[in-house]
Amino acid sequence: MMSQVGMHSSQVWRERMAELGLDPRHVVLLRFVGAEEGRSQLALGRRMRLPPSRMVAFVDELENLGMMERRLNRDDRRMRALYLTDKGRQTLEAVAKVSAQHERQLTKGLTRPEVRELIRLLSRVSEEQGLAPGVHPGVARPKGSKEQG
Amino acid sequence: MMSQVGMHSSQVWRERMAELGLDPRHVVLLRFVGAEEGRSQLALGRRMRLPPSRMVAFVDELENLGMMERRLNRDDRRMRALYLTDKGRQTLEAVAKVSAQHERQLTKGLTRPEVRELIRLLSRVSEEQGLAPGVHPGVARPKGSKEQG
DNA sequence: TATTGTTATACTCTATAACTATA
DNA sequence: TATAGTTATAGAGTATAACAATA
Repeated sequence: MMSQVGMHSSQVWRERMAELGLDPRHVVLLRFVGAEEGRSQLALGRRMRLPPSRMVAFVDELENLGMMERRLNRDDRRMRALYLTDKGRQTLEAVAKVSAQHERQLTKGLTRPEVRELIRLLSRVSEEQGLAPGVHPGVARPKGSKEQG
Repeated sequence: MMSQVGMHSSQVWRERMAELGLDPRHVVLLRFVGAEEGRSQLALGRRMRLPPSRMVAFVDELENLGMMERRLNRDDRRMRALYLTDKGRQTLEAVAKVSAQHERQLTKGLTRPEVRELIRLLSRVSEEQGLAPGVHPGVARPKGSKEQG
């Protein structure tokens, strides 16, 4: 039931993101870059547990969408530092807005105290299961990939 | 958060099933066949929203595992009626047992009343979202596929 | 002609490994 | 020699369409 509701939530969220022209992994990458602009492609890739070749493709896509840009680093000319464009920042804001709407829509059948209680219970489960807050398992990780130490 | 916990639940469950040598979709197919033995491959496929060519592969796999068998239909010799073997039935029981364990493990940080409350809240959300009880979205459906009317 | 199940094929997504350009 | 990023390539997994047997 947990996974049923969770899966539904993911699906609906994915559809909302698609309306913004984004794949879930685009959103993750946008957030990572937004959190630490100027990091190198490979550094971000390691953090997101994506191999370098995948990073190339995702960054290309977001660059084509005009949301992100590669900048050259004078000190080490091999590196591409990643930055959000204005459009990228606006998109992130839109993402936040849509995500909040999504949450309200999801819990529209519950009263405020019930929502708080639900969050409390899920937090407890999450904590008990050793899940890191804010780190969404699997969004950026396909089937066969394995955890890295 | 909902989808985070849900995704985690799915992942752990998937690992438990892998210990039984099963892919999640094998489990779904086993359940469908167990629920209505003797149906044709195509009929089951339509119900699971799988194209015929995928059904061939999945049934092959479960047949190779000795959990399912195709039987010929004298009336219409094009059809293959699907049945569980004894091993298939035993496996389904094992699946039920492991799933129950999984549920207990997942909620081990909660008291009994809290678990009941969590189920109540999730049920409410599920109902409000129009989810059919017992039908797990996406387990048998990959990325690009679309709902059929 | 239509339908059941199978096989062939082409497409997408992926990770690995070769490669380039710097260091 | 090592590293950042790119490109080439091969492997899963998939859906569509051609196909054979039967109706």
